[in-house]
Amino acid sequence: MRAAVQLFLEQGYHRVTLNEVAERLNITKPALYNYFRGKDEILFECWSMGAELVDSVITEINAGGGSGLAKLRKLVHAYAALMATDFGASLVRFDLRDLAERNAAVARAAKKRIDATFRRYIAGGMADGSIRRCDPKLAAFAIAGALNWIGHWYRRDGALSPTEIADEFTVRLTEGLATESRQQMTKKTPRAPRRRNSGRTTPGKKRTGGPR
Amino acid sequence: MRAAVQLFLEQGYHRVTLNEVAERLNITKPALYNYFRGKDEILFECWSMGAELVDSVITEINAGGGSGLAKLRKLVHAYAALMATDFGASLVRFDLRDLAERNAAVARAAKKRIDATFRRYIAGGMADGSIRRCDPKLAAFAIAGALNWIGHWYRRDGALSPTEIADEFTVRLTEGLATESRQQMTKKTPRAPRRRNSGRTTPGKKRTGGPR
DNA sequence: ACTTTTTCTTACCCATGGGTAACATATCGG
DNA sequence: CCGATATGTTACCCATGGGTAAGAAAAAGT
Repeated sequence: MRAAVQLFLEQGYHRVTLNEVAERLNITKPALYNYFRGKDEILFECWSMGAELVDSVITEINAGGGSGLAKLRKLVHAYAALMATDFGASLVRFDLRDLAERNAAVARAAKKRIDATFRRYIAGGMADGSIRRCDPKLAAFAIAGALNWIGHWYRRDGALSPTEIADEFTVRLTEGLATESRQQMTKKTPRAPRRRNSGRTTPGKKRTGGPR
Repeated sequence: MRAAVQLFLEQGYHRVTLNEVAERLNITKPALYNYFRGKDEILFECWSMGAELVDSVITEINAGGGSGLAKLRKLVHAYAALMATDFGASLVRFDLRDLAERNAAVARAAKKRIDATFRRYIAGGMADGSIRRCDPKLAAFAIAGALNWIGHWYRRDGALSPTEIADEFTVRLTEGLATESRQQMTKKTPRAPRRRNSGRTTPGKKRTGGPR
């Protein structure tokens, strides 16, 4: 999956052949079919990996406390950093229409959950007074849009480090929403908590979704 | 091109066959080759159409006056509205890697010009005092990202009208940057000036880029 | 050691779809 | 009215690449 996601990102799903994926692993195409039912399932598993990363971030933030604004900032920070990883970028660079309908439905649901989380934090912040009145739907779209776009322009060899991006975006995307002015915003940007891989690495799983 | 851009957007470039495009025009595939050199050139012309729309917006804003912030707001407003059109969305939904290298280079240059414009307005605003100190590069990325993302989520049959989106985004994306507080921000959002098609409609043009 | 299962290979199949050849029919300038 | 040009059509070509069949080679279980 690491080999596949790299190729998919750098060349685009449709231009990558299974032979190329196999070659990079020093095996041959049919060997791949021991692990995946088809090309589109590889794509789905890569996408899914990214989604799990986001989900674990959200779970962690939900577990902690803080105002709506604080939670939103944590989410923005972690999400921005995620967009600078392969599996994170796959979340926004892959076309869900390339998936089998069954998997596409799963992906749509995951997307919806993420979007709902942004809106919930914003609405929550408006309720607890940490965020100024605004339309949560459009505000979430604006923030998520800016974040998702990172997955399109970020280059590992570029001038900006993931941390710089995450730090700056955390400020830039929320300063317009905060009720209080902007004095201490930079004082204690919550350090991204050490990566807890949330358990599963799932090395030996296979045969993902029901009958094909 | 209208037929093609619609199909490309709704199904994705690789899933659209030239037969489908032709069928929608009540002609047959080979007839298309009277107007385009190949599938990828149709894609390029659609993309290009969107780029021209942006360029004409920029030209118009440059011609007018106003602070850096004012120009930025005009750009955000017009760009947001553009993202809700087919040719506008094609600007961010199409994969430039599907283009012939020659055309891809043109597209990359156009993208760069647009990005530079965002940065210039922001830097200009910092110089004339209308925009607070910040990193123009990252600020431009954040704003352009939020705007570009519109092209991915906007639905003609959705709850939000292009005007609502444009109005709201103009506020949301610039309120964090403004030096002055936010009182009269909503007073005179400059109405998007009547569409000046900037001349060329180029109905009979063919054979776009040099030798294939 | 031997079976059984997992992993992998070589050799194919074949639908798809971009692109072309050769030829027909409008359309138009003069 | 007629040659030239633009516009279409039918019939084909063929590279590509996902996917499968049949059977080796490793690994693992006992």
